[in-house]
Amino acid sequence: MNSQDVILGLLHRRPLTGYEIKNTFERPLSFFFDAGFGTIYPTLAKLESLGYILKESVEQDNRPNKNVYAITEAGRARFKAYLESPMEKDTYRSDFLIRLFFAHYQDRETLIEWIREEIAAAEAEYRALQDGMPDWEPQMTRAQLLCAQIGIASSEAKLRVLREGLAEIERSSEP
Amino acid sequence: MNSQDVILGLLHRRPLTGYEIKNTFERPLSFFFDAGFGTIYPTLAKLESLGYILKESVEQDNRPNKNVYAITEAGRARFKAYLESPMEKDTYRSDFLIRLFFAHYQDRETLIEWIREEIAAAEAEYRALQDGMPDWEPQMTRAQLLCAQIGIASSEAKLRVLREGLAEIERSSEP
DNA sequence: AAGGTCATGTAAGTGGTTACATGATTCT
DNA sequence: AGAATCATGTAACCACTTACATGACCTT
Repeated sequence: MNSQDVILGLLHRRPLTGYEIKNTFERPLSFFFDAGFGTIYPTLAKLESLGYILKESVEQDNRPNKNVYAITEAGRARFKAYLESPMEKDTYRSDFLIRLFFAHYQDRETLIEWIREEIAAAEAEYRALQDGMPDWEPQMTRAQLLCAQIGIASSEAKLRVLREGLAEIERSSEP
Repeated sequence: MNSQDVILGLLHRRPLTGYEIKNTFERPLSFFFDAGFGTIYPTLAKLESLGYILKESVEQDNRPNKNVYAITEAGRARFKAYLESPMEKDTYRSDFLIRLFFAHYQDRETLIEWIREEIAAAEAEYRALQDGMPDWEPQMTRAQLLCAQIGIASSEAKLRVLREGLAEIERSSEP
């Protein structure tokens, strides 16, 4: 799974510009995949050179011209091949957890700050997901709903453990 | 946060060979960070060239010679600088969630198979964490315990949602 | 006047994966 | 006899990030 596959998936529904693809990544897809312009534009160029998508230049008034990309039959086949390939295992990369792992080389205050920061980040994500749900839900498939529910449930679980852990650390060895 | 930082963190406790570092990544650290030999050896070479670690060749009987790497003062300073740098936000990369997002381009049987696979993977991880805990717990710091608890709680939450979702999908549109 | 939106791209670099290459010893 | 353990490394490649470069229009 890589940006090529995901972009091909997005173009399945309708032709899009690089800029629109970037916006699609904002919400709610961004919770489990993201890409910047520095990835999107080179990837579109590559997909075009491979014959998976076709570029159409569209002139606009009062706006910069845009390149709209549409998926080809070869592109659909490529995407299907991805869906049929063996599933890759999930990876969770967390600077926070690595810091926790080595926290005994730092002072207690820093540890507490890290946990507070992580709680704030998890709360923000949790709220963004919950607040967005009413907007997205009507147009989401059942499987997409599952995606969102997994995100929400994981955030909840993480927050619960983090809050308990923080309370315990704050209680202990305090004057 | 990258392999350099993590390896420097591991060498804080005692000098290690590349092979030992790889083993350390197995359990329990591997749940939130992993690296293969193709990353470890070049990283060790780089860290040495930067003066953060020192190599000592040790001859062994009946075994290949090994290179034991010890952290230097500059290495400790480097690691401290990492711990004091701004915390990076977590990234969760999931082929499974991407597939769920595009599941409507596949048939129902495949969707069910994906979910079953993901449940099996999450169960395996959950069990590995739970089974390992009694062994690791005595030598773990409180912060490391928190790491493990977050992993366990997230797996639980994910499993719960996945099982409910699977049941619902199996119920619906079934003969 | 400042900041946001629409719009596209390149260049250089980082960081990591995969496959290859070797080989003795010990356990089952 | 075969698999696992101990042990180290390189080369080619891939994917992605960051910074740079440009510029008009619209909203506050």
